[in-house]
Amino acid sequence: MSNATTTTPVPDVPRTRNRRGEGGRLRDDIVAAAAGLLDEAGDEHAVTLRSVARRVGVAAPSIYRHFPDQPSIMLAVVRGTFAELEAALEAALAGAGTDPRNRLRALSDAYLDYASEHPGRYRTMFGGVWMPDLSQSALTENDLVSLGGPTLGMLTDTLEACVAEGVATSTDPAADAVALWLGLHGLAHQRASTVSFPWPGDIVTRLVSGLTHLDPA
Amino acid sequence: MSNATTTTPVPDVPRTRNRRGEGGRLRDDIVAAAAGLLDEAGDEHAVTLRSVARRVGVAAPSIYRHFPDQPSIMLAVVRGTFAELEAALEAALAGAGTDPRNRLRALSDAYLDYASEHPGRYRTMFGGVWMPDLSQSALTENDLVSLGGPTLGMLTDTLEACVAEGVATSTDPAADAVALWLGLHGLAHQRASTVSFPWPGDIVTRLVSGLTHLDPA
DNA sequence: TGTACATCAGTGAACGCGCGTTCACTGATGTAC
DNA sequence: TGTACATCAGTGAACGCGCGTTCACTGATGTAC
Repeated sequence: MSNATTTTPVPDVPRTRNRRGEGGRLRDDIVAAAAGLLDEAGDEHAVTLRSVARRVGVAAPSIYRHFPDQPSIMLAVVRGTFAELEAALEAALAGAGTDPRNRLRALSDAYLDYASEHPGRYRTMFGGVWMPDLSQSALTENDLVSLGGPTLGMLTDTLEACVAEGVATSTDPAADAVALWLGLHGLAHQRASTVSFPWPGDIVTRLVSGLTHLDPA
Repeated sequence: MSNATTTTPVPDVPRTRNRRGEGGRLRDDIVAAAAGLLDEAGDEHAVTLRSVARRVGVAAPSIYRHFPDQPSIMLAVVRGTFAELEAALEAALAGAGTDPRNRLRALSDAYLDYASEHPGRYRTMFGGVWMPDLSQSALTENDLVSLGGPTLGMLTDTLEACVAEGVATSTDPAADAVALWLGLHGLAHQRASTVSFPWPGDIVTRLVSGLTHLDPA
């Protein structure tokens, strides 16, 4: 009994190899395994090339068929997580009806929900520690900023709609959307880092209405 | 020339041993070295027991005279950094005159300044990754929350002064102080993680006045 | 004032571990003739 | 329809490294008598 891998919920079953032409599936499995490790451990140094390989059920060198090195795995996870967050926000907007005040609130709630459902990945997306040397990486600083672009865009659009319908008095929706995002990020990040804190019950309302000059409902 | 320690700005000079009874000095040097590594690397996994020992100029096992294990070093750094931040905020208030609006702004600026001067330590204080297993540690979740207590207290007091003098219309200064802290934290953290981002120039004003219902000056 | 001794601050060598990465390989599967 | 072969997906063993931690130690310094 000496092969105990301390704590891995998934039983590390050896997988059946992919058929010819379908080798690319392993790539997706690798990214999913890394994301899973991050969500469970909440700590990116639990995500090593070898721990990912173990979880996928594959020998460590097999990773190199799909990623040039270990930081590239994290990079793929981060890109995927940004896409997933974006999809969650779009889904929330799609189900939020037409009242712009509701839509803004639904967007904010969806953002916070996504962060609390995936605290490890949320911290990693914005924590920056996973970043390889920017000089060596194909990812520029601009790319990093623009990964969050769609999220900010949705906030801006929704806030503009509030202004257009006269329920918010923001005179610069783009700037106020940035401010709102900062407030949401502060809350999301702190919740993802500290389990308990005596938040005021209406903290989200406070952030949203204060930062966007929303009229009381 | 094979003893190259990749990148250590401090030349790792062997130190002269402390005199008898002054062994406690090494403890302070260890914490300072760990803080220095964190500030320079910006990344807590650069702070290992051995890298700290190298930087202090001491053999690795010497650390154990002062800390039971490696996470305890990080814990000491975090405690010290909270104290340093608190002192910086108090100094800012002391030099800010009596106008409560100025005092609130000075406090906010000092907070943001401290974070941008020590991005690595700031991220570590609030990032939570340094935390040892909470079950094994002497530090409880409550301790962690209360480390930030004085900061929040200063924000609350200063905001209450604004309300008392009629320059802010907050009806719940304690809750709004939390909201303001979240906004400041969101900005501080994001600045500590991403080098450049096209922030609106008046982002701090936007956060402070929006979240505290401050009257325009 | 001199000396034996306890204490203190710190050391050097060694350990086992998990890591990222390399190398030459294996064996199944689709394809060309 | 059968077979040789190229390609593809993945492996097993090994490497050197830095890490945290342990152990028995050394040598300077203060203290008791």
